[in-house]
Amino acid sequence: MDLGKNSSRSEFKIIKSFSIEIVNKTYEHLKIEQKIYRLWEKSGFFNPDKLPNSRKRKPFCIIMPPPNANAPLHIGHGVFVALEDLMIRYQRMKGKRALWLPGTDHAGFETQVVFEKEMEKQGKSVLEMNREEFYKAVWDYTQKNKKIVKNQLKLLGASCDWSREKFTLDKDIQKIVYETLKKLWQDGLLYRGKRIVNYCPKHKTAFSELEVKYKEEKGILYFVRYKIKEQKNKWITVATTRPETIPGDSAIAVNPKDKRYQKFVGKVVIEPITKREIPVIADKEVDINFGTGALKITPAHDALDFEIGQRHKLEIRETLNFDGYFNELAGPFAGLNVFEARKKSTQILQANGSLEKEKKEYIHQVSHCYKCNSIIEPMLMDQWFVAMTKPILGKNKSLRDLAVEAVENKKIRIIPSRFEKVFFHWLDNIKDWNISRQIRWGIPIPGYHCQHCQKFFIETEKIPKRCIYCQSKNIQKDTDVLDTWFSSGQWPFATLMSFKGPRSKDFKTFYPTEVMETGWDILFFWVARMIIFGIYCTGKIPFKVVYLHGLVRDKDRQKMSKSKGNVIDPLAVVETYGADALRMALIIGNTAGNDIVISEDKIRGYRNFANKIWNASRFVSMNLKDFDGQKPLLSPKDKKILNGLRKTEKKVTKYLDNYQFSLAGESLYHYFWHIFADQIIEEMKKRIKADEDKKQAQYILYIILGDCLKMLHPFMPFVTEAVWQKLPQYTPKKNQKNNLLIVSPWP
RNA sequence: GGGCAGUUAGCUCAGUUGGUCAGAGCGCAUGACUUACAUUCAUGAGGUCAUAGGUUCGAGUCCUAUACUGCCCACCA
Repeated sequence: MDLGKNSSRSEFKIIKSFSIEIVNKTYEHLKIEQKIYRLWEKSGFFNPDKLPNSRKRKPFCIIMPPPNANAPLHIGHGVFVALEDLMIRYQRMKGKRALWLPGTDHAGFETQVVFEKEMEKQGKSVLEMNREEFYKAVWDYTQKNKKIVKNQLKLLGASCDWSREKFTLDKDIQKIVYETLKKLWQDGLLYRGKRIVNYCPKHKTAFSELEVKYKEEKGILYFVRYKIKEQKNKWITVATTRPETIPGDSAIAVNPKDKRYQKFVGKVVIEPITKREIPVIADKEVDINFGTGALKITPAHDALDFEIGQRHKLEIRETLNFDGYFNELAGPFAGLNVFEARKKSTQILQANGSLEKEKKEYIHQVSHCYKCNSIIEPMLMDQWFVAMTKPILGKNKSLRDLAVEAVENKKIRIIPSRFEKVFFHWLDNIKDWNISRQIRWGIPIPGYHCQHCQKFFIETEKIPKRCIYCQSKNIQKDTDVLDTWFSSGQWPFATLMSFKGPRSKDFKTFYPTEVMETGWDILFFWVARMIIFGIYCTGKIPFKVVYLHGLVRDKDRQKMSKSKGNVIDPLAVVETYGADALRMALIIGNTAGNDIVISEDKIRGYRNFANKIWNASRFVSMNLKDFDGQKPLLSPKDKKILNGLRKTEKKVTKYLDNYQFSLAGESLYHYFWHIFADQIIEEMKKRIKADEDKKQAQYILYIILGDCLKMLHPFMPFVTEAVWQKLPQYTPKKNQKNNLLIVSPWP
């Protein structure tokens, strides 16, 4: 089938019905943008298969970072649209088979939180819904938002291939995610284990390390005496910020080299709240110089303590329940929450003479839930973990090593390069990844627990009837879901692999993709995981370049947030100033890795620029009516003028190839406005009026405007295409296909 | 505790291999309804490129130190 021919027929019709007149003195984006978008959509050129000579083109692919399908887009999304669409349009014009693959993310935990808030607002209770009802309700909610997001992306001018749109919960995507889970399981990299995890008592789920934010807080350091058994007036003093966990203590640990305490090692002390007898042990992890040098060990409620506890086979006392209240094991604290128990503990300790002193104004780091700011409780839980540093079965490399190698060997380049250091540092200290979430929205973990032999196993293809170890029928399905990043981490290959039919070649054609353009704030959450999974699952890197953009700030450099009331709604901007103005404002002054400052003034400035393009084009259009399109003999002076254009073209192209988008945009802006409009047009105006070398003047205007429209198109696609369509000199004869600026060749 | 970034005109920021790099937008001042554009045009004011040293024929641009600002990472109880 000749796709090009088909599309050219439909174009012709559209152009005839394209009714915007270039006689208007002002560029009216509202009347034009949506029509232009429809024109592009009907051309089919967003789909790389339908580009002219598609087969001969070299592939160029960007996978869109899927926006969360739980809310409309915010200004940060505008940044990625502006940058990615710029790259895609540029490469398309350079003759590449450009694919920008769109999609949305179910965003597990994030969406569940947003949805619950929304329900609360409507006075509905999510607790009344059972698991299925809840899932269905959130599903509908995301479907609704997906539509909104899609429409917004179109309003921003995103030239992505909607026929390849994906959602992280699509059946075919989930299937691939499960295959990865199975592979990890078979390679011995997925395990279920009881570990200390970061637990948010409010959201009632565990998190990975990344969802925890440490904040400096003032607290009290309590110095508590543990009496040595059967020795009068002898004790070890321990410094702790959490006296409420004393009933969970299993030992007191000291450093084996600590001369002060060597004599006590092996002795027994009395824990001062419930008066249990616990041993004094020696462990090298204890810091001699901190506090008193003696550490109380609470294996169930502290990560280091758990480790030490494991080493010394200490009793694990889980005194705190998952609802945030203490249980009977906590003795007098049973039924209290953490703060009540802390208060009570100081009273008891004071009363029985165990509280030596308090250091108030003690500043320490406290972990908080990144979402609700609740204090994270380290809790013991059975969770699924991905082993990041364990060698992959049959190889001498770990998942971590795969990512380190790819960046070290320059197979993947991170822009700006300083983030490579950050990347390595994170990987050097990486921990096993907890991928279980105790929430209802997300991809269920196909994990099973045998009630008979107490073992866990993964079964992705079918629902198992028996335990794979002991054949017992008494097995229970896991109720946890996967961390969202587990699925989005597979996005580049999962999307491309998921297609059937003629598109089953997509993976082969477009993978590895070219660029991953996203915010630096999700370098660990997402980019690192995509690199790891990409290489682990396919043997190839997922993308060659990582371009990290900054966060959008307001003109006072404040982060935008709804609570501060300084958010800019990108679609409101599009409505007022046009998508082109917003996009240009987001590109100019925006350099990799640095935050972006945007203000209404700036956007207005580029709206004016769009108008400038419109009017300069009007002028050229008016003065080219009798232009025959032939190249006349040019004077040296005229050649010099065109030479200036060539120089600008070279410069802009170089900047774009080097990912210096801001400089490219600025150069174009300056050339178009202050060289072309202010100087060249003014001079040619005089010549045309005086009929002095008029043909040459017309030719110069024709060439420069044409090339400028092309170069400006990836930055400001709507106004440039609108003008292009209105100038018959640029839109070739009916029998030629490529009369859209979107596919005209880059100068 | 470790690490990173920033400090350039009133404001917000560009300036990647050291030599038209002292810039842009907005703002400001003055003038202009010049038939492409008042969402415009012309002209102009302004910065010892944080500070102190150093390398160099030559440094916002490289090195060292200092100061302030912001950010990231970390199991110091």
